[in-house]
Amino acid sequence: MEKRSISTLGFALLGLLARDPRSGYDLARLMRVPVGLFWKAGHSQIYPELARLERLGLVTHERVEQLDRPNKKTFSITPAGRRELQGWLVQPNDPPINRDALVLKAFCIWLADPLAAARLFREHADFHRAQLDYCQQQQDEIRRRFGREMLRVDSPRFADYIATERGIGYHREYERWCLWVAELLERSAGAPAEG
Amino acid sequence: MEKRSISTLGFALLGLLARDPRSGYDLARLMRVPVGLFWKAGHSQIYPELARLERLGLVTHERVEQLDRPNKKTFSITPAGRRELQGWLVQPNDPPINRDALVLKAFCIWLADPLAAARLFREHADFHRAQLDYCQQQQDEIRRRFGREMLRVDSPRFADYIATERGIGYHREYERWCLWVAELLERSAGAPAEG
DNA sequence: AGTGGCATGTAAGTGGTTACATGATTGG
DNA sequence: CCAATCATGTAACCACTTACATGCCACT
Repeated sequence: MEKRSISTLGFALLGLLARDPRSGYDLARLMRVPVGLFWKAGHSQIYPELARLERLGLVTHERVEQLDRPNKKTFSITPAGRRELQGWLVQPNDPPINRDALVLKAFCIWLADPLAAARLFREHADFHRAQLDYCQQQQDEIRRRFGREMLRVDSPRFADYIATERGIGYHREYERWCLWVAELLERSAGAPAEG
Repeated sequence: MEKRSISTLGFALLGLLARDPRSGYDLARLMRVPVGLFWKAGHSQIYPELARLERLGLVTHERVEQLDRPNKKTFSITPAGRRELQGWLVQPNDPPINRDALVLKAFCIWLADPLAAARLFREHADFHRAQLDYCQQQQDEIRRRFGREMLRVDSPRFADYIATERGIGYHREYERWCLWVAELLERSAGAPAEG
């Protein structure tokens, strides 16, 4: 007897297929970017999950012959799949668990060499700045190409818009914190001994 | 042959034991709160990990007889453990993976009923507001009790200070986004049809 | 006698990562 | 001929969650 419940990854795939039919390979690419910004998965997780969704009747596939490239399977969401997804969307989430190794390091930073630690935080600041720029650029692109559609809450563009906005806010705040920590560490290294 | 590499949870435990010797039970409590804000673990993960750290010579324990409560083992970090931890602290992190079900839902929100979705986002706003208040309160307490120590980068209070600051920034930004999304959804439900 | 906190562990299952495995086709 | 991209899968391993299991002690 097949288990009825669907994993979060399953819903992620349904969410992508609700926009367009896709091959497993395409889905894997999309799960790296842009979906990877909030839910990552590799192809070794995706192919089995697609098979499971198909057994549950939530997606179907058809074989597509290609001349210029290897043949592929194109998956589509079924009406049942769409219903499942819509139900999940308005279901309350259980409290999110954060696992952030950098904050854990921050919690132990009193044991580290301040300047080496500052370097680490500056590296992370750079990373989040880059992510921030990417999100900003994506959002600008959406605004430029779909300015009208973007504000219709029943359009995928609206969903893209608010998701990129979260990315912008998240990485901007994270970068701010990293730089703030780095400065405290560096200032203290500059003026070490006191009273 | 015992594997040499230490899991992030292992470092979290070393980080706590570097502050004070603790029992597994105490560590489990601390891993719920306050460490749970950035790295959660249950006792079923902690006890085996402590045993592993001990086999690696990074912690030791002594049996403590108690009259008023069940006996316990008190774990302490060893010099080797402290060295491992200090080395890890300044090691570059691999890019953090974010898994956030709410942002995933946001990415699919165009399929959902706007008002039901708005409710979900307001619930999350409440959650992050509560977390924000908690972090703020913890930081105020640190400032009040350890205002001097808090600014010394080699003090655990400094680590507490910057970790709570991250919590404040994170949850403040998350709350802001949730409320912003909820408003967009509600406004659109108020004025649905357009040209 | 029962509840709740202290205290320590193991077992089973799930979700996710890394590595293994194969093969077509295009372009340099 | 080689590397890169397209394309699809399996296997082994690891981290984490949930459930199982036991027992002491204090308070009501």
